[in-house]
Amino acid sequence: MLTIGSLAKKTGTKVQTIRYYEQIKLMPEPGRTEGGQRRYGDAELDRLSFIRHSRQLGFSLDAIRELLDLGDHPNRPCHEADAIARRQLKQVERRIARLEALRMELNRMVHECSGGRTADCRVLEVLRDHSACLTDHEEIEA
Amino acid sequence: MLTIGSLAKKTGTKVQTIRYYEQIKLMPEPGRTEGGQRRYGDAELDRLSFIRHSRQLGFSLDAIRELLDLGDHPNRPCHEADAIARRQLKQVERRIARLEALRMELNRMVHECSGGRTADCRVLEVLRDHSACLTDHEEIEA
DNA sequence: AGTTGAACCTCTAGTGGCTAGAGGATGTAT
DNA sequence: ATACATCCTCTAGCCACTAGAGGTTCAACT
Repeated sequence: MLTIGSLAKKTGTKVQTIRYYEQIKLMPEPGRTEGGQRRYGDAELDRLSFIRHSRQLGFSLDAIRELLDLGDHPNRPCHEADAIARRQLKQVERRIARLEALRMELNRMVHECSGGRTADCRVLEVLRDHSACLTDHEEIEA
Repeated sequence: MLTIGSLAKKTGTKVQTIRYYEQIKLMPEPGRTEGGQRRYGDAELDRLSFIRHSRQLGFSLDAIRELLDLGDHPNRPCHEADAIARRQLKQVERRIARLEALRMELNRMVHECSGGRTADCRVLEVLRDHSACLTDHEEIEA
């Protein structure tokens, strides 16, 4: 039986985060001691590890909820889990593409700066005038 | 003189966002009509464009505040603006590196899925077991 | 001058995914 | 019995907005 603190340590989660996951019903309500402290077993450890790892791979808590549901039905076909992962992959790829464009723009900006007065600063100039940019970078989201 | 709506349209900002920027003192309090409606001039248009463009390049509102301050002192040396931009570039590069690792992991996951039952789903298996991963991907932040 | 209706106003609350802190109770080791 | 680390609940805060309620103003048209 694990206290919330040792569960936190084992999974690399903060204590408050575990309580937060319980509050939003991503983690089940665990057993309690007579004094009211939470005690966890292996099932909870596995579930939290799954959640943490999914978070590290960038899945949203909603997506994780779906994935956990799917894991509870071992006989259903797995294309749903597959679809969620593919969706996540697409999103990651979109973000990378967008950040690459930003990287180029920032790089150019920084290298064109000659280090004079702010009045002539290339960095500020580019920020002032979008048309000095090579790429579009419309949406924010990154 | 521009209404808040036309300023919004010209800069690609939402009306509420402009009011929010005013509230956090990123935008100045504009003049008002007798009836109390906001009216904007060219200075505000320029300032908001600068803000929007900086946001598109991923700068935080705090960084933008600094950049705006710097722009107001044309005779100061520009290495501060330069440093802010370099910081931003570094952050973008870190995010790209992290997302690249995620991309590889997700790609592997998705391609190893054979489309059977969820019990044998490679996607769920990888999520369950971090040691099946090639990379570390410790922090979340992405 | 009166009427319509789009755009404006303020204020409050919600989003995601936590994080921090107050103020007090419990559990364990000595 | 005592110390004190860890636990408890509850509230509020973070970033950068976004949405909606409920009411007012502006500009155009008749």
